[in-house]
Amino acid sequence: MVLSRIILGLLAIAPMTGYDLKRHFDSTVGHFWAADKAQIYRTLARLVADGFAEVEKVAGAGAPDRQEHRVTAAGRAALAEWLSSEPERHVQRDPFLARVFFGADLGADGLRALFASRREEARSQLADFERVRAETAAADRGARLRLATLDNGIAHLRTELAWLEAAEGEFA
Amino acid sequence: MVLSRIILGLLAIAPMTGYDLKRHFDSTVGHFWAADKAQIYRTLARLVADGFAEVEKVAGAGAPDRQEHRVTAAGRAALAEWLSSEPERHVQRDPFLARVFFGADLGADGLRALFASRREEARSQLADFERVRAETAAADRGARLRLATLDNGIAHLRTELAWLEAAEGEFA
DNA sequence: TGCCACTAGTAGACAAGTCATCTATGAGAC
DNA sequence: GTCTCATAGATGACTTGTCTACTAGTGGCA
Repeated sequence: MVLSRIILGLLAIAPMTGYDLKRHFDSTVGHFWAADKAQIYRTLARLVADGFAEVEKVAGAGAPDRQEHRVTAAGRAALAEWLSSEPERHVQRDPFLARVFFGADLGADGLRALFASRREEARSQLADFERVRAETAAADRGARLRLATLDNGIAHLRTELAWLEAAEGEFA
Repeated sequence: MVLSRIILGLLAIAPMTGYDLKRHFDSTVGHFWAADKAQIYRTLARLVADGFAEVEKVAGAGAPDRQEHRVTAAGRAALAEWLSSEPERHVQRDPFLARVFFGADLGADGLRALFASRREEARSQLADFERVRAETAAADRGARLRLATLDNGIAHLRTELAWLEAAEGEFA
């Protein structure tokens, strides 16, 4: 559901192919909702089947044909309905914490390695967020809201890094 | 994979029934890895099929029979192997942020409601974390590590609440 | 006596997500 | 000239996760 509505929302900003969507996810929305290629294509197919999106085959000049998807009126209505519906509960699902939970079985070395890998991950994510944030213009209200979601990510990553340092000091 | 290893890890602390596991998840591990009842039972069945756990039927004195699951040696080995393997990547999947991303379509009122519901959710989660944290004794290294995962949750919730206030001030 | 909540487990359908592999084409590298 | 990379799209098999609805016993309460 959420993925299909995100895709609908992105298509409402601009018509796109599955391939475009994948790139878009990886560079922006993917920070809080990743999407697999296979799933994007399947979801697009279902959106079309449900009448929420239309396809337009654009003959590629040499390159493979593009299938541009655009939202229909019904799609916009579905998006609006979802946006105003009760938000889904956010379920944390963090494999790193799952490992820390059993960290005692891991020994000091294992924990150190675990913390180190997470720290690297968080650092590179933080750099990525900050780069994207710097590149994004606060043109209108929509863009400022999207910037806010990036700020949220940045705040959480900083928190995470601070916690990691404290935890490493204590346990590794 | 992660769920099955978490279950293995919990069973390694103490033998349990599926029902016990469900309660355990909801009150502790569930903060960073929720589990559905149906899934717990299925995963337990697979662990048994794979030889990683054993079942012992305990005739309930009046009450329904319990199926106590305990880890086998192979299970402990599988757990150790998982713990020392490359950690899974942490994929954020936050429906709230997905909604904020399209917040411009939502209007100020919709955004206000969205932020308010998240704030309530975060507040009650924070209270829950702090309660559990206060109730948990820092008996040994394992317990201190589990406390650390709670501290991580608390830190993130505080960050979230601060961000929410800032974002609400700006947009709603 | 009937109803409800709790404990304990099971079944089935379905939605969502992952992983690997496949077909094409064009551009540029070697 | 072949090879790799990026573009564009798709499928099959599989695992995970969610939702609903059961069976069945115990104890409390009104």
